[in-house]
Amino acid sequence: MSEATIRDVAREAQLSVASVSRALNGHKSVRPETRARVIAVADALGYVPHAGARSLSMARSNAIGVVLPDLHGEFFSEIVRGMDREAMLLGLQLLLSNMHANVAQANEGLRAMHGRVDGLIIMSPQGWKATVPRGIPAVFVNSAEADDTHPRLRIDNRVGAAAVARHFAETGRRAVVHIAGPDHNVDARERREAFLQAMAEFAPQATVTVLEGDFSEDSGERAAQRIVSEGLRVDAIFAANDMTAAGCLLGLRGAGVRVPEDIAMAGFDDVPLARYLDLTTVRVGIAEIGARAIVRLAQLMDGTADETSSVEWHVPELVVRRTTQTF
Amino acid sequence: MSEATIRDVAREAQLSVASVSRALNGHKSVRPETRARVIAVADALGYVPHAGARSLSMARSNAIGVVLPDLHGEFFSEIVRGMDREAMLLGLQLLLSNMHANVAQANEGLRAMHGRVDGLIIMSPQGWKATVPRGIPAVFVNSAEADDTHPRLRIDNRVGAAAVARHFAETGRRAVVHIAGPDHNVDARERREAFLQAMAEFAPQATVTVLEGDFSEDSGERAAQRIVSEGLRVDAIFAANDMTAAGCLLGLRGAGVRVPEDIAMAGFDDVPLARYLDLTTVRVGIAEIGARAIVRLAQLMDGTADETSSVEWHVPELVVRRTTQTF
DNA sequence: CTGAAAGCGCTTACAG
DNA sequence: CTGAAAGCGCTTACAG
Repeated sequence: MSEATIRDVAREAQLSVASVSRALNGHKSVRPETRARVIAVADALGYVPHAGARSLSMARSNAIGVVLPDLHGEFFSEIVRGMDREAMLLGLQLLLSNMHANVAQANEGLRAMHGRVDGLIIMSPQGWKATVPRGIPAVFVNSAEADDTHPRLRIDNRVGAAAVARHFAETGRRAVVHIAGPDHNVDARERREAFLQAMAEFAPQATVTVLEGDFSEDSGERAAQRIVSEGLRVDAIFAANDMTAAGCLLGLRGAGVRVPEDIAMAGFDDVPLARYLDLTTVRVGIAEIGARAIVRLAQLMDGTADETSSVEWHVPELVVRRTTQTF
Repeated sequence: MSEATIRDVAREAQLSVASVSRALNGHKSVRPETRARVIAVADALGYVPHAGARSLSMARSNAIGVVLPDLHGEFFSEIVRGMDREAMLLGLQLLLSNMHANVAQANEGLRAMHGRVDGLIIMSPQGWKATVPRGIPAVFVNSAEADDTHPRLRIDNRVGAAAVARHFAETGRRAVVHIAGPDHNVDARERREAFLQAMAEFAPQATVTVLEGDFSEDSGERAAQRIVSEGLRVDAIFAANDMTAAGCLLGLRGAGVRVPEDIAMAGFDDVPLARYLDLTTVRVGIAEIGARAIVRLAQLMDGTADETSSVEWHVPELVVRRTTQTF
């Protein structure tokens, strides 16, 4: 016994499929008793409308596609949470396609979305030029490329990184290390550049060493090992994101280095974990950005968008916690 | 200029839509040069097949629907990560519908999935009886109800909770508090029951007090406040999950209580955060369970499932870390 | 208020 | 190797 279709309901209720459709969709033109009969039959048959067929004929799916890169744990859940909450409010479903390690995979995901979503949210900090099917509303999050045809949401990494630099300068840190993120990532590049520039401005006498990293916890641990084994003189570390900072913290403490007594540590993002680590960081409203992306997209979809190709900047702010405390 | 359809490609390539379809789908019956022409035209027009129409006519969407309750951060990202990885391997897309606070919302989500997914993964630890559209393969994760028609994946909470009890008993803890999870949640109930039972068995002379909680960080903090303000004599706390343990840890430390020197603390789940907190906990392979759910569902969908209504138990194991250390 | 018919964008036997 | 036609499960003008 497979799934009942609208035809089965129509036959059973002695009506045309057109009437069944209207009854089920609450059209005013249906006589109440007819509607009641239809609903009764539908329930009896366990009829559930075929959402796919429905959206094909209505040219509207009430779903939106989200294409994400391979995101680290907490950032991922936070942004999805923000989108989710907003999407639910708007009666929209989320079709997720994440873990894309390269542009081919991402485009693959994009193609699979075509015809099953009304709009797209694309996050591609890696600098991919994602191929958006023409005619589909789309919003980009944190993408590098200038794109005049789609709205974008961006984190103002420069402001955040500069705030860390200023904080280090003001607390007298002079031997500073930056653990960078992956070079192909815009956020990582901007954080590094702005940090170096701001350090030069706020603390010209300080030295800044850049160690490579890739946003992962592991790369933070590796950086810690290097610092310890090479006996680098360091009194402050700015990691490109919180996960890297967390890994580095673990590594340093494992080696007996005290934070913040010996070395200060700051991260970026303010993922939930940061609070537990009492980690000084730059707060990015991750969930909020997700929510905003949905709102912007919804406006685009129903044509109420004010402007279509603007960049919306999200300005983060420094959160000072124990890991950069001075005594 | 809206989206090109297969008809546009056919016209441009001077072929029937049937041939275009075959060419694009790699049927062997198409002459190479014809195929080449079709592909060239498709590219030129920026043609992207309409996945919705495709799945309607093929009765196959290559997507699977995931219905989740309102999950706390890390658990959510971990389980989705596990599903995601496996789904990508199998060429399946994930359609997510989460944040369901009640059964009506969940059923709503379920209906919206019908006809756009080939199968369903449903997580309903709240004891809802979710209405699965008939004829759709489905796998339940962590659901309470006995269901003879669908496979289920379950965490063996009893084993985990008993392991904590034994550990407390062996380390001489005698004044024990359990911060419970929400009562309507199976996992929470099983953990509480098994813990109480095991404590009675392993440490008959110990006292066990149950404080209420709801799996949230906040409820952990509240429990800590009660313990401190009421001056409860406590030497060990078992929280129903890691987030609660984390909140409690924060609360206790804020009040100057030392963990583990004054009070030992254990959680459940082993979310990534636990490692950073050096929290003793019960490791549930969250991502692995997600992956297994996909695998089971895929077997169901292609008919290679060995058994269709069995329960697969995932046995967690105790991870002893610093928060239950003795001196 | 209700029904017959066309159409949404594809795929796939069935002929040729 | 290719095309005309039917069909996937709905919705919606268009008549009546």
